[in-house]
Amino acid sequence: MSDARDKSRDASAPHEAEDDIPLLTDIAPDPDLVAPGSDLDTGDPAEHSGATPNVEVISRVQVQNMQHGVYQKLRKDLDGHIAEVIREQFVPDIGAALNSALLHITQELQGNIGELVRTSVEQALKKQLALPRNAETHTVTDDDAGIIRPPHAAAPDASRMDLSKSFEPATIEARWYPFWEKNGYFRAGFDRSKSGNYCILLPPPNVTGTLHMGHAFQHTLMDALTRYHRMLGHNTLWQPGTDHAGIATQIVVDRQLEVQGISRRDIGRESFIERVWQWKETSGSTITRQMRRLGASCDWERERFTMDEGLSRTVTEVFVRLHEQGLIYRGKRLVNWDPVLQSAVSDLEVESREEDGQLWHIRYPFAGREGNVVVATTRPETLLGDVAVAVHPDDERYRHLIGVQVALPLTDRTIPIIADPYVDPQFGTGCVKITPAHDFNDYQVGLRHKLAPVNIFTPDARVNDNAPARYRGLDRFEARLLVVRDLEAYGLLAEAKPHKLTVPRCGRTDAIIEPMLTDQWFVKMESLARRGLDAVASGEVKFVPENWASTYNQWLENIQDWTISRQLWWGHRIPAWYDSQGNVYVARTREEAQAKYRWALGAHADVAGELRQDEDVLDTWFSSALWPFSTLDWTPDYPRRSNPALELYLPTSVLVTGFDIIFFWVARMVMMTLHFTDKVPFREVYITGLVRDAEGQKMSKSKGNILDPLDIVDGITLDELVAKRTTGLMDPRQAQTIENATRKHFPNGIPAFGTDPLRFTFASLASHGRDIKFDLARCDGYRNFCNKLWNATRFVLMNCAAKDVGLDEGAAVKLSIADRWIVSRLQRAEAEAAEAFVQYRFDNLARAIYELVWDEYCDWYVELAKVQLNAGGETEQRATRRTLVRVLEAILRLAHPVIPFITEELWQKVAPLAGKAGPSIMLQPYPQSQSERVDAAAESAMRAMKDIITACRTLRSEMNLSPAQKVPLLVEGDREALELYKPYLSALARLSEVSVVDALPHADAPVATAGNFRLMLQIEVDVAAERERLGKEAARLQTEMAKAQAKLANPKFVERAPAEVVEQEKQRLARFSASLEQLNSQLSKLGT
RNA sequence: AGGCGCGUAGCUCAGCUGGUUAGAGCGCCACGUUGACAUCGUGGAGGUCGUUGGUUCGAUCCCAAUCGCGCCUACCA
Repeated sequence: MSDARDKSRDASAPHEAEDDIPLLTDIAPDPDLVAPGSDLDTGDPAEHSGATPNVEVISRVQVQNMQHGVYQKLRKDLDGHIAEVIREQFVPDIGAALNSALLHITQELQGNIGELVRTSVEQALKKQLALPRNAETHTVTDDDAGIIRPPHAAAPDASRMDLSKSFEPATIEARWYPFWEKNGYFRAGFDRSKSGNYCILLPPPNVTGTLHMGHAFQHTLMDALTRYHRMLGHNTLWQPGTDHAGIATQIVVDRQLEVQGISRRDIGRESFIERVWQWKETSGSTITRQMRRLGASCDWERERFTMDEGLSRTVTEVFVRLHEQGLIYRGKRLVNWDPVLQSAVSDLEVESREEDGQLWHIRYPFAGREGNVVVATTRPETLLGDVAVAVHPDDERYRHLIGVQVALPLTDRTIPIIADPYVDPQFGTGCVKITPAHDFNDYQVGLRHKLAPVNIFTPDARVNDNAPARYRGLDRFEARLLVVRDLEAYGLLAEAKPHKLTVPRCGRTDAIIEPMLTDQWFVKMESLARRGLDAVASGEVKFVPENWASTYNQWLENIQDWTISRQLWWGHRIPAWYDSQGNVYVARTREEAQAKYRWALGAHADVAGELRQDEDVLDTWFSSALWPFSTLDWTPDYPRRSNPALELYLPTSVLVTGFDIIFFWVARMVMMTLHFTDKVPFREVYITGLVRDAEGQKMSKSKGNILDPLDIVDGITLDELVAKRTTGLMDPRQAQTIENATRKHFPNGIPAFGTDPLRFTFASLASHGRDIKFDLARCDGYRNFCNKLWNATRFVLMNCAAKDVGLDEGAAVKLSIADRWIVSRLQRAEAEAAEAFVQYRFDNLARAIYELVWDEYCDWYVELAKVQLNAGGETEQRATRRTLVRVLEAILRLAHPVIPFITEELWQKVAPLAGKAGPSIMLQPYPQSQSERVDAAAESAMRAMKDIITACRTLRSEMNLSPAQKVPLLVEGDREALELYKPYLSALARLSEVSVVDALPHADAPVATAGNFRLMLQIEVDVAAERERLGKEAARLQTEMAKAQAKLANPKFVERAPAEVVEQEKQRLARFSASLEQLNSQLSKLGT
């Protein structure tokens, strides 16, 4: 009793109490986790109260944990007290003593409960707060995002058999990735004797980019595929690399300069490019570091960058050859011009959006006589560049006017009225102004009618000197206002009304695109596209899912020539030189160009220095199109000279990417790779869905719904998340909305899930033909799954470590039906996994693994194994341990491609018990289904046993039996089988005794049917409740029977349905009617 | 204008080349804690498979129409 008094005294001094009351040791803070000098360093709870606002960082799960912890602690204490009391007060009347002691203790402890709970909460808080501040600072800024913590030097010690109580991803991840990479497990294989060669090209992310959910998703799938094939024993290469992303990167550096108040023109081309390289050096490895956090098993030693020397050489070589082949040409053409970027962009980079505008009707007076025609336009300022007015040739209203001259308003020019079928007589007035220099359709009309275009804009879209002085120098939108006002003043504006129109904007800068006549380089696409189409039509390249092939075809069938020159500074410089006359010399080097120049001039004197290189660079996608062979060490000599990488790995196996770059990248790779290597770049293209937010919105910075995959891995507090989402917004006004939405969606921030659960989540969501609404709740489920696997392993290790696990093949083992069943079940899962990989059904893969581990291995086999270990003899126990260990070991290998970290960690401990040796699970063979080990007998026996157990549980539940209460069971059915099941039944259905009978006695107790067995729990029942239950069941059976009978009574069914379906139906009916009969007899007995 | 996809439990999704009582996870309800796991277990509630027609012995599945949602391509003076 004195002990209890001590505690009550200590309650007033909680800190000292820690010595006496061991506080929830499993959630107590690890002193190492508290950053030195942080306010958490102090042990004073008063200071922690300052952390109370952060209470939100504790998740529901943690609260549950704490409650459970407190509960267990109380119980333990209580037990201790009771034992003590009994010892101290050993009196004959032990019952009364116990009662009084209990009462006393309970009262005292209750006084302490508040304190206990508070302290536990505080300690959990300490731990929670300490983690992100210390280990996870990288969640705060982009620069050090994804840093891998210093690797543990040596390979982990497998001799330590104990696992912590629950799955803790962070430490595992930090341990294994460096180990794998350092040991070269990711390296490409070049063993020609191997059976297969497997290669995936990483779609190169922007070199200065950061990892987003889409990457994480696709990388998970690619990594799973790579790891799978590596384990299958193929030569395997996951080829990584980054893209220089011309426009995107240049814009970023432009902005950096802007902040300093300078423009790139101020510092000049040389030093600007210098700066971009610097930026690439500082931020260039961010994304690859982040990829490592996700476990990506790329061969980093082969990492490439599109502007590497080798790849740049390939770009030049390809350009020169295409030019030699007449597939690249230069010309003045109307192109999409971004006036902000002051560069041409390709069709694909233009995004059209519907916006509100106006349609103006303008009078064009006839030259030299009365009257006018009225044209409609959405862009009145382009009037200054008009060269004609067009009408439809068959339009009765205007036919007589064809050839008549009109005075172009606001200018002193007269222009003709022409006839062209392009005009739609129904639209507007039926008259169209023709501005060939600033409209693609008008350009074509101009060509047809040999009308010289009049360019009226400067490169930054101000009115140039081709227009009347009044408008010169005005921005195009200022010019529009003035033109309209002037037209109005002259009475030439007939009408202005609101109009919806699609405005072309640049995908990168959002500037409105202006069609402009400029000199550009183009790739002639027609012949290339033909081959690209053939490759897919012939099945050499397959799309998964197939329907994307039609998207691909549609584009290639209507393809336009590709504008490849960009008026940028960052990119591959075009290998073309000009002499003073403007003649162009395309060559690999300046020297080669000079040689050509000299040759062109005839054997003249030295002309060095007279050539000027083209200022433009190539579209980023030009180098990307070469990625399949440029990264695989292509040289101009290929294929004359042997090249192992190309020979083993091209065509690559599969390209995993989103639909959004089918045109930008996929199609162009097919065309270029075919053209230069005569091989397709990849055999399959797996098009993934898009990762969207929980509401189905596309993730974007401006919407503020971005999720950083590493925040899901490491966790992030609400405040940090809000800060991350609201800094650096284009429009700061959105900050409040975003903050509110974020606080609503993630009231507790994001808990740390770990890489494996995130990967498993991605896999499970990867079904075909559907975008992914990313739901954190699923991560939760899959983290629990990892924990389940973890704990199953703990169980196995506890029971098998240092015991006889049947490693000695000579020792006798006696496999039970449960053992045979789980092995059989494993074979099926292995077959499903193989099929899933072939079909890219990662959702099925995830499901197969999930169900095997949880529903079969944990829920049933482990439970049955407990029985076998308790009740069985030596050979049974040996067999059980052997099965436990071997099946688990296979499961780990089966799951490794999806969840590499946890499986490695666990495998290290399990493998020795299974007789496997090796430094890493990565080097182990992937489990492959062996059909001879599918054991139908065991499966059906197991099914029967499961049915009986489930039926017993249902009965228990319906009879409101307390779970602790053991009851006797009578079973009717196959005696031999039942003898086998008996021990399992007793344990799993909480039966005191199982009696097998030939026929169930007539009694009031409920009877259940399970397959060919009938069961009855021998226990008093509530007659009314039982009658209701039976009544409900009978009603259900009657409807089912009615359905079955109707079916069988239908002559057409009997006639036309396959025999087995009819037979099935008959059996169903028989079953129903037997059950119903049984029920009715039960009911009638209850009634009497 | 053309093309593609989606609509199944409160939520996120499987399923069906047409045939037992349509499944899972999360959420919800009830009960349960003596060591693998409360990140758990057992049981339960919850669905006229968007709507309407058609084909069929039989339709969530095939066909047609329709409604809703999303995307892609092209054009819009």
